[in-house]
Amino acid sequence: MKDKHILVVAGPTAVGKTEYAIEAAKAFNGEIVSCDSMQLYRYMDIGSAKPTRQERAEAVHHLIDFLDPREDFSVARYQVLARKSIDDIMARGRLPIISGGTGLYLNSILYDMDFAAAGGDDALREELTAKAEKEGPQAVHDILRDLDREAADRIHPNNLKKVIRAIERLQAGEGKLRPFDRVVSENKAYEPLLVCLTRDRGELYDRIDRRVDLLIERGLVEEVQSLTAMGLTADDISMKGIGYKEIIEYLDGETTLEDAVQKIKKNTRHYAKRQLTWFRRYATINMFDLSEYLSEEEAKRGFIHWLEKRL
RNA sequence: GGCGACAUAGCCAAGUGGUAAGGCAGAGGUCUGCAAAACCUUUAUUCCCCGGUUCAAAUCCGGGUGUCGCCU
Repeated sequence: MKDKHILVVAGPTAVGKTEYAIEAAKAFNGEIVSCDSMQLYRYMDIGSAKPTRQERAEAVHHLIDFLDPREDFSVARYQVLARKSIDDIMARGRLPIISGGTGLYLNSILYDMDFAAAGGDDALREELTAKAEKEGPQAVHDILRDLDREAADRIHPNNLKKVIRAIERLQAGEGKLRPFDRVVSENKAYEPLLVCLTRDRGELYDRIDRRVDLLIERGLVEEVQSLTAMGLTADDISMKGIGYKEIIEYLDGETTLEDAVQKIKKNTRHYAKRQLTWFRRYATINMFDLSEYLSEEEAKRGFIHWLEKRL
């Protein structure tokens, strides 16, 4: 094993990342660094499909279950924490295994993304959001156009969040904004082996449906109830997670439980699709199709064997 | 059996003589501080079938088939 090697086990939600990452950790003396924007919150065990206590006993997990859901979080903080975890693991001579489905977080590990420059400006965000509501998103986009013509061409006017963030950065004095591939370079501190677990689309969607039913059985509604009892609302970032926002709607009496469940399934399918799109972009990614195996046991053996040849 | 209504994409659906809206689902994509977020693109050579009228029919007429409703 080379000293800068890290293994990345990416893939869409419900594909089985947790299990396969654990297998890899056991086979290659590894520790898992979660790359998931929801599993880092405490008290959100069911909806985020966090590894169970047993699973966590099988391999060391980092960046899971440590953050209060009332706290705000972003990639900027994730980057610092993740790199620290990875460096620690490497220093101990073990293999860091990044496992998760949050593409942007993964980028913050793989690329030299610099989040130091312009932080968030709540006042500006509110002001521009209000302006968009009154005058339409185009009005805000026009502001961006005056500041940086090329950036404005790249960002769709309807994508208000991105338009505002661009303005935020420009007003903080960042100069012209460059497209991602022209500013960011690979993080040379690591030599990543990128794997994206996939399955046949229909099979993946079936797994999603079954998992959502299972989350409900395990008590997702009660979990959300206890979170709202803690004071969490739909406005908290942590409650924007799939499964949480829909159950909050149900608890508020806006939908039936059945509709909420259908919506969770649908949103999860959409999410899985977006994740696949994201991971396909990596030039060096290896798609590993679990559907090609006749059983999960065989797939696991195949996966480990495949890794053995490359690690 | 009689009367009536309806039949448009996988689903919901607009269009009532001028060359097939829209939504959902599906598919593809974007992404440098909320990312399980936010956003974009795309999907009917044809309107149940057959015939007729017309320069022109998803639209009008006749027949057939199917579905639903009411009546007996």
